[in-house]
Amino acid sequence: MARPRNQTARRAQLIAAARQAVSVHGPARVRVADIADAAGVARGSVHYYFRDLDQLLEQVYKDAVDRFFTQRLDAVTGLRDARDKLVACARRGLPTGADDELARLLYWFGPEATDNAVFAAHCQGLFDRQVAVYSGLLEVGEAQDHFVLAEPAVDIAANLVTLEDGYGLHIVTGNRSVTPERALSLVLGYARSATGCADLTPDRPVQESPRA
Amino acid sequence: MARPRNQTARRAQLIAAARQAVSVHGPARVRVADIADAAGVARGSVHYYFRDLDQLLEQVYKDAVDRFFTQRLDAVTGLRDARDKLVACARRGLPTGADDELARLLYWFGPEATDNAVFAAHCQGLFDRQVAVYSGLLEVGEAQDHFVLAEPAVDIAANLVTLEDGYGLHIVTGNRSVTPERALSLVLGYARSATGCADLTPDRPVQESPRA
Amino acid sequence: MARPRNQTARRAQLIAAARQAVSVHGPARVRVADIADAAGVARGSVHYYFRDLDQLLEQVYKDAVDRFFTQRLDAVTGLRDARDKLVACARRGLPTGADDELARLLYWFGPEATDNAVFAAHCQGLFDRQVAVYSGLLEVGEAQDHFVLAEPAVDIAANLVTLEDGYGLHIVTGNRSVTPERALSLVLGYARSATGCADLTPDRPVQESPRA
Amino acid sequence: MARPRNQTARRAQLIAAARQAVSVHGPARVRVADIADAAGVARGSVHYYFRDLDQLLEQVYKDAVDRFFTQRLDAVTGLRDARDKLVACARRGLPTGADDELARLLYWFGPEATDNAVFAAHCQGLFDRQVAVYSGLLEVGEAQDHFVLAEPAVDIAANLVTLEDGYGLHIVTGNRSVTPERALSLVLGYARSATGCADLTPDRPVQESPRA
DNA sequence: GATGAATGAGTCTTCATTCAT
DNA sequence: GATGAATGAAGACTCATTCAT
Repeated sequence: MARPRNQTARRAQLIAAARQAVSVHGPARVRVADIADAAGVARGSVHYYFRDLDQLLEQVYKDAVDRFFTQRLDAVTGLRDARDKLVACARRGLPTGADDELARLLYWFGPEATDNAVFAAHCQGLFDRQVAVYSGLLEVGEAQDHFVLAEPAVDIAANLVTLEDGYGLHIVTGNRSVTPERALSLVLGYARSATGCADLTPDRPVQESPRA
Repeated sequence: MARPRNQTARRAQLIAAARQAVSVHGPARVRVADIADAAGVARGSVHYYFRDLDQLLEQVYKDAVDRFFTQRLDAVTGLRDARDKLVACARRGLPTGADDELARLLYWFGPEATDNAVFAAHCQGLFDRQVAVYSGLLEVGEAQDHFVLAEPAVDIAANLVTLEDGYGLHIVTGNRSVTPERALSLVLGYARSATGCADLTPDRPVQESPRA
Repeated sequence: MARPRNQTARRAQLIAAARQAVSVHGPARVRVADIADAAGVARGSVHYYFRDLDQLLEQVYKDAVDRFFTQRLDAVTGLRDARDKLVACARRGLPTGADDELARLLYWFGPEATDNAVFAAHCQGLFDRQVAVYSGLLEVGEAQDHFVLAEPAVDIAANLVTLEDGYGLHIVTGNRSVTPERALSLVLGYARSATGCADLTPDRPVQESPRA
Repeated sequence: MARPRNQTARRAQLIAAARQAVSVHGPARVRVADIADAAGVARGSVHYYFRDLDQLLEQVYKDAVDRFFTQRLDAVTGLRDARDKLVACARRGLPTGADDELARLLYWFGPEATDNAVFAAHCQGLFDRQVAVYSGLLEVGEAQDHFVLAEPAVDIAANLVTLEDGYGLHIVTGNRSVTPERALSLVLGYARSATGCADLTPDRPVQESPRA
């Protein structure tokens, strides 16, 4: 009882292992053994911390959604100029490659959301929050006189998020016609025409870990 | 080639049944029994026509990709005006709802493509072909003096396809923030700014079964 | 495999195998493997005919109750003289020994009846039916002027059934102080004093399979 | 012998907890966790005091047998009149209801006795001792000129014990046709005819805790 | 003395696949 | 051509038991 530290740490460790395993096999094919192996523990131990595989998977997805959104928020909040924000946000919203763990996870969980209200809620919530971030950022850009929005901010925001999702799906699926670089370039191409701002280019300085 | 008619018909029947079953359970969770039931045949019969489940699933995916692309091509080829083509194409590219069989199928197969080169090839091929269709259509619109392209045609085409894919994913996943109508509206919003053509609205007359 | 006539025959075969296995290990400890082995089939086959072990066990118990009651009824119905009836009935109601399959089964299922309404119903039903058989038989004896009942027929009947159950329990449990012969002798001792009929002795001629 | 007080007390506490848990789940289904929970200790602690579950269960059974026999002996030894003794003894020999902890325990252990010589020995020993008690009591009654035995004392004693066992089994199994009151009445009905003593009725004054 | 984290053997259950008919 | 009975490998889950604190 007096060992909540370990309990929590262990669970986190297992969730991390499961994240990796799911990103490889997909949630529908991942086995308890995969997760146990990835975590370096016995199979029974997985059940010591999680009632069953479904419960663990739920935690994994919840954790992944939070992680993804937090990363993206971090990328934006440290910057002042809306143009920097937008470029950083778009960069962070795209998978780094076909092996991007978090991205794979997020996309592969889609089918599960169909049957499972909890997954569905997280999934929709992520979309809505991302749209909110982009909307805010677009309005900041307008206030800074960098952007002139051709459509309502939320519409542009929805399109930006969705472009990222679409390209992300292709990247993660291994579509070789869509590289992360080209995807970013195309997303920013849309952003330029939607904001009338020609400065939205991939070569905007990247600000690593803006919080630090 | 030398396969008797019945053989071919039976296989098609099973593929259709499998398409339905997969659209419900996903490729990783669908059972042979689901497919046999949907087809109204005995379980053993599935293996009479397909070596194993994986082979059947491969056929299902291939068939689905072709089906999807053909539908979309049909929607375009019967029309003359590039604006009609684009609106029809976009409409056809979006799922009709969360229960759109073909769309569900296409998205749920994502994780499989990771491990399986055949799936991956079909998946990428579909993307490329769709981009080609949109590219052609955009150039036609330019020739017809309806469109003034803000970016290279292939870039706009890639964005249009990807927007559809992204919104399609959300629709099929049950995201209630994204209805098919709103998705179409947003895709066309992008199309308008990318083509400079204000006529690209959802109320363009739908031409049912243009081949007929 | 020589296709056993039908679904029903296979199920019966499995129930018989399960009956044997349960009589050895008890319902709480019997394993699917025990049953499959006893039936000479693969483990999976058990689940082909029964959804799960509990369902099979339920069938086993139901079958055992019917079997036991039918045996006993057969022992009685073929005879005219109530004294013969009673002695035959008592003999049939006692286990033949510690290894009496049916008897072991019936007693070992007791604990399950506690949690399971279906078991409980069968269990109580068996008691009631046995009491009814003895009651009828006692009244016949009265009509034949062989018996003079010291107590109401149903009370004597309940005591007879319960004596059998009690001795049966001891026999089956391996209590060496209670042999089947001594048990019969004691039950009949009670019967004699309750009916005032000195003719109720174990040496009454046994009539094997009266139906034949 | 050299065991410290705490050690002994802890073991007794665990046996009591196990007694309760077994009376609920049965010896074949009870889990170490059930026992630990009932005792309010950690799971590991069970094995600190008992090598394994089987050993604990053996102790539980042994303890239960002693407890049961002691209770019954207590009910008898405090009384002078054999008629009181017999009625008190019968009352104590029947479960108080379907939830009688000790009784459930004793009956549920049956199947275990089959495989386990220790259980079997305790089980048979209990029977023999009960018969001895009843035998003695019947002879006292004879000496007091209350009883005139129709059969040898040990035979009547065996029948009395067995009637109790049989009715006890039904009560504990939840047979609604057999209430504790009716069971007592029926047992005493037999006792009356076997002893020729009409005074053996359930309304004999109960003497609570005769030792006090 | 006690604990509870961790284990892994033991089981049930599912289900793709085979094959006799 | 088709079936469905039968199989057995695979995998989730349970839980007694061990052992470092």
